[in-house]
Amino acid sequence: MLIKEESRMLSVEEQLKEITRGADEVLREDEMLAKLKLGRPLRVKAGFDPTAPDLHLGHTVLINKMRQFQDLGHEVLFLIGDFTGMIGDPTGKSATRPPLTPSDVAENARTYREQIFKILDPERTQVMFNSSWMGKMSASDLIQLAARHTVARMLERDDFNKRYKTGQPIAIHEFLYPLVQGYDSVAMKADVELGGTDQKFNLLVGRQLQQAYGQEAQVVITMPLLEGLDGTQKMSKSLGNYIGIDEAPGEIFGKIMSISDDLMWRYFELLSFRPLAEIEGFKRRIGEGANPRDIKFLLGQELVARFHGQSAATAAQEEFVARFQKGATPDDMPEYELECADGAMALVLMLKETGLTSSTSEAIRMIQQGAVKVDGEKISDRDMVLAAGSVHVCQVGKRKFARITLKG
RNA sequence: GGAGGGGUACCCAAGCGGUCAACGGGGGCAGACUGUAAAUCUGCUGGCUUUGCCUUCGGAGGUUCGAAUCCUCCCCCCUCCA
Repeated sequence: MLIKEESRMLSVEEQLKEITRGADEVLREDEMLAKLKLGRPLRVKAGFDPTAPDLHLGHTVLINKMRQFQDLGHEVLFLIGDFTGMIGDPTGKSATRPPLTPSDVAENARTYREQIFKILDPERTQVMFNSSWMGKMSASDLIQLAARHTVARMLERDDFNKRYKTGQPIAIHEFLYPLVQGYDSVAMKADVELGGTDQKFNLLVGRQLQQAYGQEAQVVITMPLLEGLDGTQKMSKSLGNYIGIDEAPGEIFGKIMSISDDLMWRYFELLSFRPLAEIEGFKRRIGEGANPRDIKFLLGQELVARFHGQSAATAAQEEFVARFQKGATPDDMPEYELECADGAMALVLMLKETGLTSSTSEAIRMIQQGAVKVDGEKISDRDMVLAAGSVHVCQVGKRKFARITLKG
């Protein structure tokens, strides 16, 4: 997905090749080619949930593809699904979301802009909200929309199908989600829609509805879902297995280092802008005995640099090496001042008060496990008391530090 | 409207009058080791003024020396029939 200046000079066949690269499916390729041949900027739609303004690397798989379209001269329509957000994409789990207020949505949209423009070109991006047309729709409009689709087609969707067959409930409103998402494509006159592979059904509904409303069907491009840090489940905020693009350089770098050596290749494939041939070269080098850690360093560097710049990336790696290979304490750590009741304070209380542990019980467990250090000394005495008027560096585990001033 | 099944700690899931702060698995955390916050192994995984005490098993009452376990009412979820 290397972005080159001369991209705009590519032939349509070459453009198609770029577009196809990394994608799970392009439905249909011949239509994509035909649209490219029109020679006008295409309207490329991608929808996002309004509730999660913290974009993570999983989202960037898609955003990178959007950026690629921009580099090919097309226009990106960044859709914030503030209306569909009220429905919630059917997941089989009945998790009803709390409705968002208009000011919540506005705030989330602002955060989106801040984050996506680290990758996207603002000049070629339109941010849209589907409430702006769905909110005006009357009940009879909605019924007309629903009349464009059939239950049988709806049940083609895998999770509906499974639930229907196994007698699991399907709420009526769950059928509305694909319809509304599909109608968005009609309202936006989308030429292309991008989404994760999990969105395939919804994206295809868009094609059907566009045709029903007399438009040419959009081309659907699905991108693979990125696995989260655990390597099995997809990266998601709610699972906590994600790397946010707004996270601090050290966090991003560290999280990359924490993925398994196997998962690293998946991340290279979907997140790196390096040519595939170069990545194959890395694999060969490891086969010849190179340390996977060093290859992982390269991945961490590239991603930190993308969101924070190269100097931050270099610093993050230096910090990582110092901390975990050489056991150094970090330069900056949270600082706390605690008031002692009678001239001294129990260590377990200090750990709890500063959030280093979530409770005194946990603090005791950590001490028993040898995870607690004060001023670099491992502590084994759970009843340890520190005198007022002193400053201590406390550490729990390898990653949590605090500088604590005891006032008396 | 009728019949039945179920709600247990972050998640799944045992327990069905005391030996239950509650088996087991997942996840998480920690330690060891190491080539990395990979892998592997081990331990921990309610709270507190921590060798003891307090609060938990959908909610509220009750029976009992004693309940997550029995009874009553209520709330919620699911299945089938209408």
